[in-house]
Amino acid sequence: MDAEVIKRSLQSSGLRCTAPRYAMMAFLTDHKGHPTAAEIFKAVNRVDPRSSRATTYNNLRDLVKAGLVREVAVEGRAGRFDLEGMRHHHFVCDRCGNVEDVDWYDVPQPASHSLGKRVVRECQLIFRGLCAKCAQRAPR
Amino acid sequence: MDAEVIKRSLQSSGLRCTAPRYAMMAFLTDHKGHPTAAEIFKAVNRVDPRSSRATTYNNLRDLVKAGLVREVAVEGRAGRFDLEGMRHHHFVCDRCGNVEDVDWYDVPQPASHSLGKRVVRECQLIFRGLCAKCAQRAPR
DNA sequence: CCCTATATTAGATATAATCTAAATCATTCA
DNA sequence: TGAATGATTTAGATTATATCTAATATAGGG
Repeated sequence: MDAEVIKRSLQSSGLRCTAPRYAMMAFLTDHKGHPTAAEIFKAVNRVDPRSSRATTYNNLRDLVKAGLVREVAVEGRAGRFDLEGMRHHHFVCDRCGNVEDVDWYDVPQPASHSLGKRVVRECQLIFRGLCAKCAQRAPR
Repeated sequence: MDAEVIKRSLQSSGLRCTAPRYAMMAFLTDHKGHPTAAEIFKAVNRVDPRSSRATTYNNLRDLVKAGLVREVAVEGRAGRFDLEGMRHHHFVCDRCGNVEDVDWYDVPQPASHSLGKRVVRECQLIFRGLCAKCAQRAPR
C-alpha cells in the first residue's frame, strides 16, 4: 500500500490524512505481525518523536471505527492490531503468546434461530495451541 | 455444579480445593455472563472479605491452565472468563460491549497445509455486530 | 491564503494486572 | 489424629495499559 493509497483510504473514510495516521497505516502495512498499541506508538515516534500516546490510541479507535484497521480478539494484556485487508484467521500460541495468521476460509454462520434478532457484522476465528516452534521443543 | 463436583474437578487437576478457588468456581457456575477478573474478585470477597486481588489473578491463571475455566477472547480492556463446560461461541455487541453466548456448532478445521506444524488445542469463534437490544434502537 | 472543524500534544489520571516476601492452610503419611 | 511440608494466600507496592484534559496546531475546503 503506497502513499497515495493510504491517503485516499483515510479520506474516503472522512479522516484527515495527518502525519501520525499516515505513519500508523504505513507501519501496519509493513509489519504483518500483530503489533500492540505500544509498538505502534514507538514506530510512529521514530517518524515524529513528539507524537503522543493519546494520539495513537485515538487514531487506533478511529481507524477501527472506519474499518481500516481491526483489533485482533486475543486475550493478552495489550490490544493488538492489524490492517483490515486480506482476510485471515488467527492462531495464538499457548506458550510464547505469538499471534500468527492462518489462511482465510469461510466459516458457516450460526443457525438463524440461535442468532435471534442480532445483526452479525463480522466473525473472527481464533485457534489456540502450540506454534510450530514451540510444538517442536520438549514439553515443559 | 455442586460442592462435591467442584471439589473433585479441582483435585483431579492437581489443584487444592481452597476457599477462594471454590468461591470462584461456584460464582462462575451461577453467573453465565462473562465476568471480568474484577467482578470475580468482588464476588469472592463477598464470601471472604479478606481475599486478595493477587489470589484472584493467580487462580484464574491456574484454572485456565487446568482447563476448568476459559478466558474469552474479547478485545476489551479487562479479561473475561467463563466455565469451560458446555461449549459455545461468543457474540460481542459493537455498541454496548455485552458478551453473549451463541449455541455451539462445529467449525471446520483449517487445511492442514495452512497449519503446518502447529498443534491446535481449541478454537474460538467470535461474532461481532449489534445485539438484539441495540439492533432495535435507532442507528446512532 | 484564511478559516474552522478536526486532530495533536504533554502530562496527569484511571484502570488492569503482576510482583514480593511473609504468613497460612490443605493434604499426605505415619 | 498430629505433625510436616509444599502449595496457596495475603497486603500492599509496583508495573503495564489506556484514557482524559484543555491548550495548541494543522489539514483541507473555500
